[in-house]
Amino acid sequence: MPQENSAAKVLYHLKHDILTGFFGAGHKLKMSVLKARYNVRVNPLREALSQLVVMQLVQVQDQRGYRVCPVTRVELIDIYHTRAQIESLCVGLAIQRGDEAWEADIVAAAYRLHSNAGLLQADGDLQAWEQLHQQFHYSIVKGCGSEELLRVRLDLYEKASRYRNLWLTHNAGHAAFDVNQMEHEQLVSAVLARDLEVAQKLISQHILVPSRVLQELI
Amino acid sequence: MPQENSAAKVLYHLKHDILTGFFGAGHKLKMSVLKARYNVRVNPLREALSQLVVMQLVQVQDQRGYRVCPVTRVELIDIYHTRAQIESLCVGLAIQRGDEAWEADIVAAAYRLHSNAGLLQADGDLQAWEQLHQQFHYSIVKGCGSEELLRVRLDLYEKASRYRNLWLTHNAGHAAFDVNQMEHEQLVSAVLARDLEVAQKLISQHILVPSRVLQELI
DNA sequence: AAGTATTAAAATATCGACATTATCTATAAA
DNA sequence: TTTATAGATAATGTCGATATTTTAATACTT
Repeated sequence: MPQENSAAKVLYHLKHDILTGFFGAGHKLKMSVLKARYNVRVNPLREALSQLVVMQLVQVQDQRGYRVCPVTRVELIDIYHTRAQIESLCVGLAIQRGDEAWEADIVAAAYRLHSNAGLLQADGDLQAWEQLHQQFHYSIVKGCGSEELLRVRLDLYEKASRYRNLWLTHNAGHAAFDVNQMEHEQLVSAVLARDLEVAQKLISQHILVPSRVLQELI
Repeated sequence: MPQENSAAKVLYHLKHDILTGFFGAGHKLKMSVLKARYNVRVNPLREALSQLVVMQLVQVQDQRGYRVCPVTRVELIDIYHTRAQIESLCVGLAIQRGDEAWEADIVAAAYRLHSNAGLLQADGDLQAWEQLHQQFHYSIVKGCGSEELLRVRLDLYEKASRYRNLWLTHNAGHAAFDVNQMEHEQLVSAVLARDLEVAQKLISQHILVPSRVLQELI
């Protein structure tokens, strides 16, 4: 992190704290607490919070400060369905446009993900696995060639983080991950075979299955 | 506007000033100028600017302040193509899910738009027309029933505003609008007939045609 | 005892000021 | 004439302080 201003640093840490649940849904974000935690004064804090409001991770009420956005079953369903649509769009375009380097990246990312399946054990580093998982899916969609679409996708991915973390911890060490792993292999096959229809069906299901499990948990 | 804080007020006006081109692409946003224009001090200003950074309308450079994001041909093409995809998605879902009230709203919005075609004359109020135009298209897509998808759509619509305004002024009083109007009638027919394939093709073209014209202007 | 009014405490939003950093201008050197 | 340097000017980012508003605690009334 080279010379960034305080607001940027706070944004990074506070966002992390919200996405990982340190500040849970609905939690009141008091200036006094945040000042102490991030060791900054009130103005950089307000800048970071303002940005999180735009990202829809934080709500603001005039004269009543900020609080973490609540999580709801309705939002969960909406986000995951929308992600399924958008990811499907990305995959479709990537299959049409991807070149050989794109294919090679996918194979490499799939290999890394597969090699580190051990992270999924009950005592494993789930966040480390999720990072590899995300890199694998990104290797596929980045072939779509649209910065705008990829940004929309990233925004939704981040917005889904709080829900996804529930799923990760709930499934740690369980068989649900085996199915998940199998879906990845199928997806790679369909994508490399440029089978648009199958690939889109697979990626859509891959996203929607966890959302069904999550609906039970909220 | 009921009791909002200063940052919210500044955000509203500054965003408007950027989208309408008062502060053009690449323009340096000096604190001294902004303070005078919006009659606020520096801190609420910085909060508003921080939010515009997240919206990708403003860039920030550490210790060098803020400037309006540049407009580029690459971004123009990307935004319009992405909008075509997203809008097509919305229209598809709306056709599957829309009810009778949805149909009625579309007919009403189409009527209002058609009735006010006079706004498109060389000396007409193009922004007023654009508002009716946008309301018409929104009446269709809101049937998709997904807040998340509609938000993605809105973000892209706003990001396209600076380009769209170029198109509007360029075409004022010209025949291009006649074609545009005809496309609306065709779209309404296809949507009400629940003809998914035709409706998606039409909306996609409706968005992409202006982008081709715009590429000549940038 | 329940609800309302009053007061005290805490939190928020904004300000004016200042230290730091960047930009501009004028001058000197190549 | 161009390039480099130094000083002056201006802009940015952060702070501490304060007015205002909300929240909590307490007392009062019915």
